[in-house]
Amino acid sequence: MDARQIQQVRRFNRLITQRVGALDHDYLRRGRPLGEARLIYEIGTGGAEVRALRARLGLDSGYLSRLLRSLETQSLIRVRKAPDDGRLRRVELTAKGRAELATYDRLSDRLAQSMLSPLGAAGRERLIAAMAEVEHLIRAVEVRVEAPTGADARWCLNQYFGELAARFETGFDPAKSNPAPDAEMIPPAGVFVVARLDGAAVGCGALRRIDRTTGEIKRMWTAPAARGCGVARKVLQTLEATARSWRLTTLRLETNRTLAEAQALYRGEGYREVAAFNDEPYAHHWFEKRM
Amino acid sequence: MDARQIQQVRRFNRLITQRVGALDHDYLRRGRPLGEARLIYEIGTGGAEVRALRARLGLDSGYLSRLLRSLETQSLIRVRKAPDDGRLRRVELTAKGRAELATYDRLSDRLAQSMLSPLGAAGRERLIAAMAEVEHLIRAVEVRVEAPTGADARWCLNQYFGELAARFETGFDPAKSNPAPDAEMIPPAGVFVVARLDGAAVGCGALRRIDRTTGEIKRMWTAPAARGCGVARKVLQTLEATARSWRLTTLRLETNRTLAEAQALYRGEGYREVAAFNDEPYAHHWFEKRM
DNA sequence: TCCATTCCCTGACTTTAGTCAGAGATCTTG
DNA sequence: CAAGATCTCTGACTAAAGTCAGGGAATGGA
Repeated sequence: MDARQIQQVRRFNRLITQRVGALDHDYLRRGRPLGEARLIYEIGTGGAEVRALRARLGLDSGYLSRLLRSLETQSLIRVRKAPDDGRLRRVELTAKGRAELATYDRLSDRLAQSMLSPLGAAGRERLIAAMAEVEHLIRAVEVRVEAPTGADARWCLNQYFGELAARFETGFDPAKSNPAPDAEMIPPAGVFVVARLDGAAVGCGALRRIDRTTGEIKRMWTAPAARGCGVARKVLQTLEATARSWRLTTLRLETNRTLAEAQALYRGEGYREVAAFNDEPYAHHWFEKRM
Repeated sequence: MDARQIQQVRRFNRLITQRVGALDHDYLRRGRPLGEARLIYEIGTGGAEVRALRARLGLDSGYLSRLLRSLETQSLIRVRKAPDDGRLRRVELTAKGRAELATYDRLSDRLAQSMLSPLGAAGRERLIAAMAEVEHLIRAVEVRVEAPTGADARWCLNQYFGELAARFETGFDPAKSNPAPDAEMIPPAGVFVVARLDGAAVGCGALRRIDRTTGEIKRMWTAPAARGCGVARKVLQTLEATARSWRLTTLRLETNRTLAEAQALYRGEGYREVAAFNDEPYAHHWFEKRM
């Protein structure tokens, strides 16, 4: 990561907060406190539950309650008990509230148009292509420890095995491979992590303890649609952080020769190829990293 | 400008304000009110005058004064009379203030790093290339009416004539071309506009009244470094807005065959080629647009 | 020299934003 | 059904952000 790259990213960040951040502050508020405006936006046409709003906007319960009361007296929203749970409250926009939301929509459109309009047809295509690229590359990947038995974890593992079967020259039969039962991916024997993009699972990975100082990386997988934006690297970094906290000094992993991207990732992150340390039948390359 | 493009731009804007806007709010503040933090950032190592700060940050005079007083009691800044004008005050960071600024710098770096670090070498290059592209295409071009006799206007016009001389197959001698004296580019006879990027002049254009309903576009020029990001289009749109406010219904212009980009711009903005309406010796194409 | 203007400051506000400690309903679990 | 947990609301705060109306010093032009 050289200084030129960092400078470019910083210049970009500065420009964008000025150009686009203006939206939040001037466009979106429209004479209304920003908090209320954001709230209307977050409630949306479909309505929402108060607790969900609190979580999404990260607001204090009392504060949110007061904001809702204010919108209610402006008759922009209607608050009712949730049908299934009497403690929860459901918020919905009134017709007036929906009109307000539509205005925000138009203003967002106008900002977008003001960015496109000075450009010619070719420039516009270049702009949206570049934006899509930036978007793809900086999407916030969240990596969290989860149980390997969870629904999303299972889904990732199934995808993973499916992909191995498709890509290995010999196909892939889990029964013939060295086993890694769930118990070995649950603390304290190991961990399993799931990577998410906007809430949807897009990758996974596991760390398994071998002995007091050695761990093994397993089950590294990224959904095809999310490749190239750092999901696997982030999963690996998360597993390594866990390994460090466990005071492991050596990490090992093995991989098949058809998984070229994986090998590039491992080498890039400081893994060096070593002699085979196990008899995994589907492995062609064995790697190790000293922490 | 189709809906898909607008959607992409809006998605991008939303994502970016979340990812990057976090900077302003969490990174930059560091236990200090955001207003003070921004102020330190804006003063910078070079110092600044109070009036300039007020203009740049758009703050109320009383509010800014109080912020400055607060930073002064924290001994982060020093305020003195400006040497040349006793009414103005000059603000400078103390050593402690500069240390604080350096911290913000490091935090900005860290944010940039956090965007780059999950990517591999190739991904990083792609990200900064895409960011540079977006940056180039959405830079805020400001177009303002200025006197054609101003220093920047003169500079633009010289560049313009220089470029004509270099590009026309026959060279260019202003004396042989139809004249457009300064007086005809000053209201009410006409207007002259200068386009600026970050304050620096990067283009110009003029509108001249022919009769009660007809105007003529002249002196359209964009600095080579700023081409492709909509400077000329914005200049043209500004001149057209003026023409409309003057109730002109027809706009004319002529151009040389070597200026292909210009012709593409005119056609794209709704100008149609017409028969020669004057005897400009350097012109090959004559255009007209009904408003 | 006088007078309008510019610039910065002070005092006296208001509005937003956000926090914290309960209270009162409602649900879940043993 | 009792006990504990969850959810929303109210009251009582504080801090930050921003506005408005002058006032005094310095300047520039008539």
